[in-house]
Amino acid sequence: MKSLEFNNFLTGNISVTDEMANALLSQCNKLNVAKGTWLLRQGELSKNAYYVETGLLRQYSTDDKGKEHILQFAPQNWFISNRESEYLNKPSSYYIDAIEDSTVCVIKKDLIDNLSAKITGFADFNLQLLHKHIASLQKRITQLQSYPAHQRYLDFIQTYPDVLLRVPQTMVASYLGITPESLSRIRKELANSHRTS
Amino acid sequence: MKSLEFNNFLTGNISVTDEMANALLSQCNKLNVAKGTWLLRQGELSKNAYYVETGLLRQYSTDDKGKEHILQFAPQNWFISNRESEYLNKPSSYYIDAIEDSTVCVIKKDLIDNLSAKITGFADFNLQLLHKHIASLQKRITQLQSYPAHQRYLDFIQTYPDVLLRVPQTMVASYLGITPESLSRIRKELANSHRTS
DNA sequence: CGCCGAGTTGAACTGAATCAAGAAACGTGG
DNA sequence: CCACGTTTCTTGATTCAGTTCAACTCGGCG
Repeated sequence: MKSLEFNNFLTGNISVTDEMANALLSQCNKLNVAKGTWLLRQGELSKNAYYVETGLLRQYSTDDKGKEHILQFAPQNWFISNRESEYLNKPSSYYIDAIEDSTVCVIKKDLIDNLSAKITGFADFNLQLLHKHIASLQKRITQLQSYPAHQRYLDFIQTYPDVLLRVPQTMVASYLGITPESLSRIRKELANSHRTS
Repeated sequence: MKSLEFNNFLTGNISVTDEMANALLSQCNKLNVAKGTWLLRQGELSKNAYYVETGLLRQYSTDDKGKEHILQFAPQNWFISNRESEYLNKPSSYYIDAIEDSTVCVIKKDLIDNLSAKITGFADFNLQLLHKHIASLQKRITQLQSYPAHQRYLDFIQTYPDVLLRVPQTMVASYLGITPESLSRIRKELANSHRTS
């Protein structure tokens, strides 16, 4: 049951038993997060990770000119946290807030340590999450380096079709590293070429 | 001794004892890697991580048009591996090869597991490495999203002054996500503005 | 000496940003 | 249920950063 949900995380195939999933979800506090409220602000120290039960969160930074740049979306069954801040005790470079009204599980660092010590395989599960996380970040870097905006947009549609429908285009543009105007034109262009082909 | 070297990894402050460092470095095989030879190719399954004792390696991918895009440089005292391939058993999307003649420690997955079980704090050390890795990848994404090439270049100089001097400019450009020509112009521009100020 | 790869420079081009103005879509209160 | 303001999306004109392609320079090395 619970394990099924975990399997959705980051497009699948992390091995987790019901025991692990239940242990994690039963021993953390639920929290309701209204749309627009922050779980973490730039400059703060992060003390928790979050598992999204319902809703949609995001992690983003702001540049010199105050422009927002989205690092990650976190829909249902995803984890979101600033591990740099949480594990290396650095002030966070990122904000985490809710795009929709959401409910999350608050996962304290201790809890991970405890479960890792108690439940066989839990430490491994945690490691797999981290590896998967690294893989997805690497993919993102490679795409930003290698491909123009319209290709990154096409990949986004493939990879996160659900997110696409739930967030304003401005945020998709921010995630892709382009302006809303550019995204609008890219969409127009794609629609045209689709019509004529 | 050994711990000092580890402390250099990823600009510092990972806590590791001599016991951990010695255990790791004494129980893995040394390997000499001549300039230009691959430790991992696109499509292969990665079975090891590598710790660079001397020399300089890189991890890169190629795009549609055969252009290379460098994900990471690994000079002395750095780790380099494709964790996605190693831990999630996926064919690697990246190449790893030596930019200079190098010597590396071959770190098998089992070894990490063994040491984690045997040595107190080793699992934690490994986790810290992963968190640090994630932090550096996130920084990279944010920079690619947020800042123009000349700012990314300035940051590169600050962060990796040693690497800058040891690799051809083409590779720096590839790391930054721009063409060699563009980097050449950026450098010229910076030199000029420095002269006139 | 002549070659070769790395770096530079120039000119034309292109993808994306910017600035500004409208057009839709949406939620809220009357 | 309509009227309102607000936010989101689109469109246009212009500018700019970075690419492309081609020619050229320079330093190392056989």
